[in-house]
Amino acid sequence: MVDEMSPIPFYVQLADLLAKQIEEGKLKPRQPLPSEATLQQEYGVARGTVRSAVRLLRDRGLVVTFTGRGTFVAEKRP
Amino acid sequence: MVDEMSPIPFYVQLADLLAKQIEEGKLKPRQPLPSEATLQQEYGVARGTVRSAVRLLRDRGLVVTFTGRGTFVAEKRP
DNA sequence: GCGGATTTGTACGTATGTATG
DNA sequence: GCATACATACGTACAAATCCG
Repeated sequence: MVDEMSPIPFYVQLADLLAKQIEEGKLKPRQPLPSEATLQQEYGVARGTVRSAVRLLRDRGLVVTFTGRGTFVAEKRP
Repeated sequence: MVDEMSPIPFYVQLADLLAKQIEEGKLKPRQPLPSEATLQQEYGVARGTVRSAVRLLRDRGLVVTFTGRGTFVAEKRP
């Protein structure tokens, strides 16, 4: 769950949690992230918050998203 | 863009800009306005500012808004 | 090919918190 | 105190793309 008391926005906290899982290899390249609906339930936040978090990861190049398919861990860059 | 130096609030400036486009026929009856997100980017203001501007136009009867669909130029009144 | 389910995309409604003048 | 402006966060609704039986 995200920390209600932290001054850090939920969507930033969530992005950091997901980024950590990617960096630790718990989520591997080409592997799908949980769907927005799943993340929403798992972390107890609204869908918009999930989308903000994933947008951050996308901006950092950590994930790629396809409409109707999902969001996947990006390939490592050479 | 809105004028930073003007004493007129951003949202009033923006409402006037949009009203002018409607009156000049650049935006025609039943035609959708740009989304709040688009106006936000185009005019370099926050969403709340866009919403304040659109609320003014709605109060003047120039536009009608539908949740999840958008804001449209109102039909001419007989 | 079709219909339904899933997933992401877009759009608006509302509330709250912070900061500034 | 009040109005303006921005950011965050919740919700609803519907569209678009994809997947599967």
